[in-house]
Amino acid sequence: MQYIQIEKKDDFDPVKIFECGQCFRWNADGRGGYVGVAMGRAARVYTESGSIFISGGEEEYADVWRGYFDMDRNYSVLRKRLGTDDYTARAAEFGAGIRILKQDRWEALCSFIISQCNNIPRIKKIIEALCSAFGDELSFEGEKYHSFPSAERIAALEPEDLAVLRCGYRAEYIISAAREVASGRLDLDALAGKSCSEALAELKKLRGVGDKVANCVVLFGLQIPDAFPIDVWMKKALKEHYPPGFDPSVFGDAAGLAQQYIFYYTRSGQA
DNA sequence: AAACAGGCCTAAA
DNA sequence: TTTAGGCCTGTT
Repeated sequence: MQYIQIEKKDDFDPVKIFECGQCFRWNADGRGGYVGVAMGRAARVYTESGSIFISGGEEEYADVWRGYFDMDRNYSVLRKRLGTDDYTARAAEFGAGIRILKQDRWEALCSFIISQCNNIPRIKKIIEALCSAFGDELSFEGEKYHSFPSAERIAALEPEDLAVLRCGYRAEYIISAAREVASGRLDLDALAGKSCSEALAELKKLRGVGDKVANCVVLFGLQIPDAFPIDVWMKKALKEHYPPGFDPSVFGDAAGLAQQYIFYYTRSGQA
C-alpha cells in the first residue's frame, strides 16, 4: 500500500485526534498508528520522526484526507489564542495535537444519536454492528472493513431491523433521522451554511436529538466552529473551573476547539 | 444486586 | 422553565 508523507506540520497527534471523543471508527493498530474508516474509505495514519503518513496517494489525500483532517487550518495558532484563562490555557497545552475532523454529516448525526447515555466501548460496538450489517464491504491491507451506511440505506429499514445492533430505544431515533435526511426534509449540507443557533434549532426537531447531541453534530459534522457541546464531563469542568454562568462565546469561533481541549483534559484525569 | 453510562422525552409543578 | 422518572442494554 502506498502512503503519502506530509512533512512537519502544526498540531497533529493521531492519539489525541482519535481519542479525544469526536469520532468512533478509528482504532489503534498496535504498532503506533491508527486504522479506521471514514468518508467511505479505510485508511491508516501514523506519525514518524515529525512526518505524518497517511495511506493512499496524492490524489486520495487531495480528495479526502486533506479535508477530513482539516489540514488547511493552523491549529497551533488557534490554540495559542485560547490562553484567556488559566484552566483553558492548561487544557489547550495538554491537548496540543488535537484537530477537529471534518466528518461525514450523516455519520456524525447518527453516531451521536447512538452515543446518548452510553459509554464509548458500547457506542463503538453499536456503530461497528451498524456498519457490518448495512455498510459496504471494503478491503484494505488484507483486512475487511465496512463503510458507514448511507441515510438512504437506513431509511429503508424498520426499527426491528436494527435489533441486531442492541441499541435499544435509539433504533427508532436512527430510523426517523435517516428518513428525514434521505427524504431531503432535513438538508444537512444546507445546514452547514447556517449559523450555530439556526443549525441547532433544526437538528433539535429530530426525535432523540437534544442540546448535547445537536451541538456535537454541528461541531463535528457541520464544522460550525462556535458549537460547544456540554456533556457530564464538561458540566463538571465548568462547575469546578469556571465562574457560574460562564458564557463560552468568549472563545468566539474557537469555542468548539476550546471545548475539545477542556473535555480531553478533564477526562484524562490529569486536570 | 442496584446503579450507572458522553441524553432525551414526557408529564407535572 | 425547571425537575423527576423512565427508557434499551451492558457492565460493574
